[in-house]
Amino acid sequence: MDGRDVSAAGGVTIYEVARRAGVSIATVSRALRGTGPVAGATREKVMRAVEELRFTPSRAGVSLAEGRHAANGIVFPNLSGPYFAEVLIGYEEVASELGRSVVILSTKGRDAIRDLVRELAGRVDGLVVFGSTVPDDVIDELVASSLPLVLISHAERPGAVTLRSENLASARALARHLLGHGHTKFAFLGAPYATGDDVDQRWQGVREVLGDAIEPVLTAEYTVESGYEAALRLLGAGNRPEAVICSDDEVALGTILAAEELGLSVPHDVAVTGWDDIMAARHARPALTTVRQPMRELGALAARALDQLIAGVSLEDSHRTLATEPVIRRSCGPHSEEVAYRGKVRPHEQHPQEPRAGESRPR
Amino acid sequence: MDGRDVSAAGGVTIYEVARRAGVSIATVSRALRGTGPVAGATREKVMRAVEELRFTPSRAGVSLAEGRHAANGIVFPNLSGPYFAEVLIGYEEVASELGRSVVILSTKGRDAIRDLVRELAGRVDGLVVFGSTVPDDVIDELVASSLPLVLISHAERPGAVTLRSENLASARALARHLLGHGHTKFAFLGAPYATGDDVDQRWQGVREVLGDAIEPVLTAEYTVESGYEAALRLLGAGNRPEAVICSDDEVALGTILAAEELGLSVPHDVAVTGWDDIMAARHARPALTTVRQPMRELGALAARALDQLIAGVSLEDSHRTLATEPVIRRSCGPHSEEVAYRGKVRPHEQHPQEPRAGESRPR
DNA sequence: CCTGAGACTGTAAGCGCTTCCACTGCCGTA
DNA sequence: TACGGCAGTGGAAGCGCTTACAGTCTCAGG
Repeated sequence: MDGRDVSAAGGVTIYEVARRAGVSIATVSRALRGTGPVAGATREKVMRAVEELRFTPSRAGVSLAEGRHAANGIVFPNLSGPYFAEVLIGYEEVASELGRSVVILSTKGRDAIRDLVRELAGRVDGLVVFGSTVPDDVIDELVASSLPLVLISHAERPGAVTLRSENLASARALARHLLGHGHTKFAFLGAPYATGDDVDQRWQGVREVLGDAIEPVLTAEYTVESGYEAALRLLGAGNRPEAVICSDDEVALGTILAAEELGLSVPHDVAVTGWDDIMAARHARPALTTVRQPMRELGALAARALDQLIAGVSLEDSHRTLATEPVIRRSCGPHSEEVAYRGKVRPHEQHPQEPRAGESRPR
Repeated sequence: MDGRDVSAAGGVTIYEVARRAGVSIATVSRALRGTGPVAGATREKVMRAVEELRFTPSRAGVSLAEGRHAANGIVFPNLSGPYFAEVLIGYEEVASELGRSVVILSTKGRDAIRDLVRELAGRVDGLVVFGSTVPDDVIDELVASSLPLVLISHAERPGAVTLRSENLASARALARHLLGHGHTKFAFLGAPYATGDDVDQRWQGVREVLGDAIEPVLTAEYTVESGYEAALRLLGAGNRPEAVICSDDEVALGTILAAEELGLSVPHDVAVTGWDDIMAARHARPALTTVRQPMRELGALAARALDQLIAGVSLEDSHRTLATEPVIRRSCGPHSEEVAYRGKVRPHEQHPQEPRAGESRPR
């Protein structure tokens, strides 16, 4: 009842609780956090005061005193497609379970990325960053500040943990599957890609198997719209490919739309494949052949890895690759026994210089 | 060079900068924030020291001193479907633009919601909460603590700003459109719904027009899976409806899947409609008739409203409804001129006791 | 030459909390 | 009966920053 901040927004402090309970703030703190001994009766009094005052410790105060934020950050390019949202789901779930809040940052269309990332870095205990959402020198800076850092789908990097889904082996498997359908002329739709990111690896994988039979084609972004426009040009021109391997499902969906628009039948006139196995892939017409990747698990693992780093466990320079799984549906060509589903591709099948690579190269 | 936290994680403080620049911490602060006068030369020195030390003010310190977090929270049930993700996109974009970080919290599958929300509330300056993600008494508590609060798709509530998309009028329009197709027996697939939330309003709207010709059917959740299962039962039984109005696109997608499974043709044997116009709606077979709602705008407006509340602008008890737009595609029945697209439904057409309501009631 | 107004800058008091340290009783043991 | 040990508690020093408030100088006006 002495003025100042009585009942102001979130205004009750530990001092008021202490006064009400007739103890010192140290005791209130101990009672609440369970650190140090507190007599049963005292604890009772404190708890009652806390209840009555609806006291919640000020996060800023706690953070400052503890020297930690109990929060994690995550930086992604955007949340438009299902991919990042799914990873985020897995991430948030685990982080929350571990008692950490999640602060998000989307870089899409931002110019002051450096400042935004710094600001974010300042309010979390660790950060997850996707592929090429942040300039490399900013990453350097983060690493230099020894902020716990997990990179998803980013080239391996000393000082940071990296995590990704398998791409190379499944790309090869997908390419072989398409060869099995008898296609001979391919296009890879979905650049631009940055060295070492997922799309780059997918391209490397199919390229290894298909050699000169496949050609890369740019899209502005990884969206249905971009895929549609690029595919319209690609398929509208003469000498069109028999199969279009797309960098992700959204581009593939756009490609199917474009084919439809041009009066081409998928997969009869042109086969189309995607990547990720997003929800819409199942509902597309025809249903989309794609490569399923464990998006939520990716997020969950990132959260756990980060938690360990923050706890001081040194798994720096640890790099992990999760298994993916080709999902064969109608869009890649008529089914037959011999080209059936090939099962899960495990990371250990992934060998950059796999000797078999050249064998099945066409022509 | 005096030990303690030299080059520790994010460890450089304003004191080190001050020492390096040969000034007091007050001056460093003023130079950095632009509050108070600082001589040009001094500013230079400070900036140089800041650069060299890669100093970023400790967020906790700033928050504590300023008494604010420069962060907003948002509570949603999950991020599985495109709906919440889209709203989040709009929200994050604006919040970030306004210099506020975004802390997220998903309540899906959580039991300690109350604690999680409290914890979240403690680290932000304001909160956006979706419909029925949080128990009402927790909302009460937030309101009581006078934390700036924006509720999306929640029944109006004194002490908080609410924001939603129009449902009633568009539900009526959709129902009339379906009547125009000649359907006479309907089902509304997608309960459970809480009083005052979006689905409840949609149900009220179609019910007004269709009266006893429509029957509500429960689903466990608003997901493709749930929709599929519920639709399988609904359409598999005798006496099946001619048209199924679904609470959202995902349930509708599941319904289409179920129809296919049962050998029923959509829309010939059964018409299906959704709500939201998510990406997959366009790619479904047949393409899904639905009601488009401005999801990103919803998020953006929430962010702005919250910012105003935080700034002290009193728009308490302000309630806003955004226009929606029916999108007629193939899934609701064969097209003909007279049942064509009816244009945008503006909020002012929405009158709970609209007199026309009864007129078109069937039978 | 004196004086008042600024322009700059430093000192120090918090912001709300955690936690080290010291202090008080009490109990069991020597 | 004296004493070490320990449960229970309060005092007070920070954590890193912002911001009155109060100095110090410089300079124009009188």
